[in-house]
Amino acid sequence: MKQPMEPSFPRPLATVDVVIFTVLDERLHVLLVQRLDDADDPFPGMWALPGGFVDIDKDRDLEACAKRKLREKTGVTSPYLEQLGSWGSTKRDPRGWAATHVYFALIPADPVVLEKGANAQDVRWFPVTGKNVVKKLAFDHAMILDTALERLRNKVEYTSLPVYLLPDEFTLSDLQRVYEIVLERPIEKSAFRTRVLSSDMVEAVSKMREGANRPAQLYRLKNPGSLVYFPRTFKPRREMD
Amino acid sequence: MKQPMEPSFPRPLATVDVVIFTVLDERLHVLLVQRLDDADDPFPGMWALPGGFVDIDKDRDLEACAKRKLREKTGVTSPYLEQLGSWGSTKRDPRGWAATHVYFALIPADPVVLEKGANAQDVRWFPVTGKNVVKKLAFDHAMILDTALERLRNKVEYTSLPVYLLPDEFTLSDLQRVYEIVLERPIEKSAFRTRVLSSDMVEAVSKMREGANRPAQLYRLKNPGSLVYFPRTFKPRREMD
DNA sequence: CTAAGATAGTTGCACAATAGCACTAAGTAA
DNA sequence: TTACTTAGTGCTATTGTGCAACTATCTTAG
Repeated sequence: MKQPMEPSFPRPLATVDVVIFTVLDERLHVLLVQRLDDADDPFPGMWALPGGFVDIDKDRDLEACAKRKLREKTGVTSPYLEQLGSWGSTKRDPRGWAATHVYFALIPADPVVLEKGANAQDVRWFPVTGKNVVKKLAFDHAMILDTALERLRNKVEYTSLPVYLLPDEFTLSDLQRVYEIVLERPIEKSAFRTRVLSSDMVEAVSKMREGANRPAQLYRLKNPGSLVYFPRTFKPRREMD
Repeated sequence: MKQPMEPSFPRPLATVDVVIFTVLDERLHVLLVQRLDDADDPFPGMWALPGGFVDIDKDRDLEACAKRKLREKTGVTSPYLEQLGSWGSTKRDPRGWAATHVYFALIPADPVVLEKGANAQDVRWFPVTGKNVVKKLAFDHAMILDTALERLRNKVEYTSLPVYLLPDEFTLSDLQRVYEIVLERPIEKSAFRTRVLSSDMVEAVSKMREGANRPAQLYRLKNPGSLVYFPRTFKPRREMD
């Protein structure tokens, strides 16, 4: 009943996919690529999460593989990157037993220029509202995207995650707006400011943001790359499930 | 610079490992197996997390594979099972590029009889205190176990996770004790009871637990298998990192 | 020069939830 | 009946929040 420990045992396919989020035009967007029409790959012409096979020559480890795929599509080299999970089964890929390691990334919209690369027909940002994005995605990517959205929205309730959707320097109003965009509900200004400032996650920059109205204080992250956990969610009476 | 989409692309090894926790003698324990001495497998004689190659004939999906491995060692068929993450790199297995999908399971200590199976020399519960368990584990399992412990302790702060370390029926004192064992610190009784009861996660059973002292009310889970998220951690001023 | 409009940021109060600690309740055993 | 042990409750100070009004600082129109 036991399996042999030989490495020659038949191996599943191994891929890495990345769910890349950004905020564009006051809305959350996710990056999708359109698969080639004429290839004899599965799901031709359909939209999918960016990703592909692990390259055992090029990729030191899974995270490096995810970073490479992100860089190839967006040029971004230092995103917020976190593992979302892995999905493997005999049915999710018509070519056979396949397992994908999924990461999710947050990047600021600013400097991004999309590149479709050789394997894709098109690359595009898709707005995300409520639950659905595109009805049908290749493989089980629609389900994976749902899971990523759930994780994002859930984690935003009690962490500093959304800073990674903004450029290095930002105002507290900017930050609050991103929280509201992701959570799709307004947040109390006073409570928000108290929480963010008392969490010690940001420090003031000497500059102020110019504009048509009163200039706002600019802040930046104290520990770039790290996550701050708030002691509670924004709306205590709301279920966190 | 792009990878070919052919499924014949060289594939990494794919394994599944399970971090199995239980409470024994008022202490948290983890299940480890000792690898065969005489095999020409890597890390002979060393202790490791239970796991092994994905069997593309036997295992419908990754979770089924994890459940199978848990069942083979402990006989337990309905544990709390959650994905911990995946680790893959060119260095973690001397046989080549290997990726492991790791799950973590919580089971009640009661009915468990360990079975070492054909691939192991020994199976045993190891107490977990502070950080380290056994100095050296096979592969990168020591690091994986650390991550599992961190996740467990972190999640216990604000969820109902520890119920899955208890039998179906338990008292609130039992439950509090498990929290204290995992977190390695005392918890305020009154606050604890209020939180658990107001979260609506348990329902009273008509029986009472007999004993030398005042009998305690027995409770059971309202929605077995589910997790309840509390609105905040047990100690608000403590960092959750 | 002044007033209007907009965004930034603060203050005060009522309310809800919890930590901390002391207290009561219900059993056993001498 | 008293001592002991574990189960369970009550009270209060503190803390964070929702809410809403208030002040501050800029630009632009007239």
